[in-house]
Amino acid sequence: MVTLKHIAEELGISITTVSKALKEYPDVSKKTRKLVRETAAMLNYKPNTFAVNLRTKESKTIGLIIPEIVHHFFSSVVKGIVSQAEKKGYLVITLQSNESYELEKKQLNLLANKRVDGILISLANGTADYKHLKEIIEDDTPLVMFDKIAKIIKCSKVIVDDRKAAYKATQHLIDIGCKRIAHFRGPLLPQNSIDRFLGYKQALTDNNILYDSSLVYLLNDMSFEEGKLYAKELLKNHKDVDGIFINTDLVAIGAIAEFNNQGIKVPEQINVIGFSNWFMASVISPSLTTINQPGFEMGKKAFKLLYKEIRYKKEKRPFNYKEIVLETDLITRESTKPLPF
Amino acid sequence: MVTLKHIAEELGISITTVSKALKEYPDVSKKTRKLVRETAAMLNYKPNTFAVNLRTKESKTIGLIIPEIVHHFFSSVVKGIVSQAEKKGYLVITLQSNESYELEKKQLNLLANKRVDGILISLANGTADYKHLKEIIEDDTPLVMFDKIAKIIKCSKVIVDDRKAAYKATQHLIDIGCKRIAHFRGPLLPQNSIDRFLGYKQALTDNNILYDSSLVYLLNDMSFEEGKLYAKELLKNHKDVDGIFINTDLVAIGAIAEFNNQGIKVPEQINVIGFSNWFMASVISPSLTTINQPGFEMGKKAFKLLYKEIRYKKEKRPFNYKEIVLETDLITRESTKPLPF
DNA sequence: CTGAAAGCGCTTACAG
DNA sequence: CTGAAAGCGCTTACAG
Repeated sequence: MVTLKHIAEELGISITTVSKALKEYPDVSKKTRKLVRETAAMLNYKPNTFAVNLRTKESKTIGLIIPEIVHHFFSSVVKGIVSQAEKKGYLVITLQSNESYELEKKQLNLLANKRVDGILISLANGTADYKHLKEIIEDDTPLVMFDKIAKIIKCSKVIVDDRKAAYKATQHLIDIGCKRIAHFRGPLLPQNSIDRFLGYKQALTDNNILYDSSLVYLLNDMSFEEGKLYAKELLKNHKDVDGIFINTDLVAIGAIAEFNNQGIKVPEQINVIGFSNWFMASVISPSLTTINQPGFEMGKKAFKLLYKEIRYKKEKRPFNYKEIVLETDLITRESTKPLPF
Repeated sequence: MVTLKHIAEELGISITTVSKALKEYPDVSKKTRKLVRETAAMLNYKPNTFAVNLRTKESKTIGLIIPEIVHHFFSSVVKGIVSQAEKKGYLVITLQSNESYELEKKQLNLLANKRVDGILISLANGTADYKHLKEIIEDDTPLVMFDKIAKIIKCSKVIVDDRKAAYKATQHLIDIGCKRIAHFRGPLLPQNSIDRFLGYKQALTDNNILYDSSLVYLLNDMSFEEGKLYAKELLKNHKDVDGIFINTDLVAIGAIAEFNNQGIKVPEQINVIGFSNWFMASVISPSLTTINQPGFEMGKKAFKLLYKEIRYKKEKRPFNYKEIVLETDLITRESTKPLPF
């Protein structure tokens, strides 16, 4: 491997001058700069990043922890992060927590040991304790949370207003005439599922619809299978339900599959609205009305915040955490339709 | 940040001994080792990876280039790679080429400059020239290709037998009684689409069905929209087609959407088989018969090959490239059904 | 405009 | 069993 030393020897000048020339320092003569540049190109010189990292104490690499890679929303976020990072010359190391608190701690540790310049994280459902996050922040490593966040942790965040979005979804069901509205919610832990539930409840209250807790089903792993399972359950106990707001598209797609199986007509007999706008939602039959969650944009914004924090801390400028709330849209498709008055 | 020096000073011993003690060298007394270990834990010592990298000339980091992150097959591969890498203490930097040759070159360069220990790559459709890959190999950086490969490049590979799999898919259509079988193929470039086309053609020939080139449609971006578009085209020109083998699930799902739109019954009027087994294929209606392509396993295997190459090269042991061909399965679903003789 | 020197924080061959 | 010293390949403050 070619080093600065090789170039210096080749030209009979010092390593110092070569280094400065390559960085276009103005205190090196134009002539020398040109000569060095050409020799470096000729020898196919590539700076040794390991040495650069050690000297500059930066690696131009950030870490990313997501609960699950094979997931349309998260892969969109990853894409947003990677594309934005690239623009600023950063590379991204991706790890997944598999929705496990223990794994999340482990991965965070790996990244801290690796000394990445900053970390982006979306929490696992299993994460209730935030000590590991606090440690990172106290270590002064820039940390930005997105989507699944811990409200009480002080750091920058990028989220959607889940409560408002869920309200919007539920209001849509009410607007088209639904009276008995069920809700499949996520587990007790991630802030998301709490907020979406609260949005659902609030919409009912604001429209003078009695909240009936027996219409709220608490799911665990939020899978396609669970969607089928709870749809079956719902049909068994609550034949009168005319609308359902489901926490996430995958589960909604499972529920619709079960409704289809049992010959229950969507939307005629039951209106279904999901959450997230997975690509899949647009191609199933009936296509799924849902709330669009801008994953790609969330990734971009999250990286931008992180980048800013990295720059500011590096330059020891005062820095304030920021919380960005992205807009969500209602995407109306075939699975909801105004009821005959 | 705590360094070896801090620990050494704390204990009044040399940096050398601390370093060796932490690595459990047997030539350090048990007592000293214990003392050092405890002090390191107490001070929350973390080895500076930048320095370690510089010394050992390894970063325990590999690079991964895929054409597209938001893609069920590739995200499964990523998951397989990341999970396997983790087991061996490696981290993964992911980049995407967006199916562009230029971008692919750039990303490969970024990774080379970063001095990752090895690189995993699935080629962009646009890649026809392999100079960038050869350079990496000549640089002695371990490189493993998977899924979309260049046959003539000498390196380890993990693939499926696309030709055989396509043959299997086409044979299935023939077995259920199809006589006029169309094919939506991918662009001319990636080896995949050539092989799948050849498998299709071979199956026809072996079953004494005349190959009709007008039944083969060459698509470009392999999107849902293109599936709809070419399905429309097919219906316009070839009403007699009773079966179609489509290069990839997403396109097949688009085609089915178009058939549904136009009231063409799948499978009664036309049998459809896809390729890849995206999760989506199982939830659409009718669900899609397809060829399962084991993404997760491919990722795991690809990393294992890369890891082995890294180890062998590091130890300067002789090393032979290996090509692993993974099995594919026919997944029969609703979109194909035996024709009434 | 150029260069000698220190130092980033490790690892390891070598001496004792 | 312990440690002084060299070196990985850069960057940069400082001197001239």
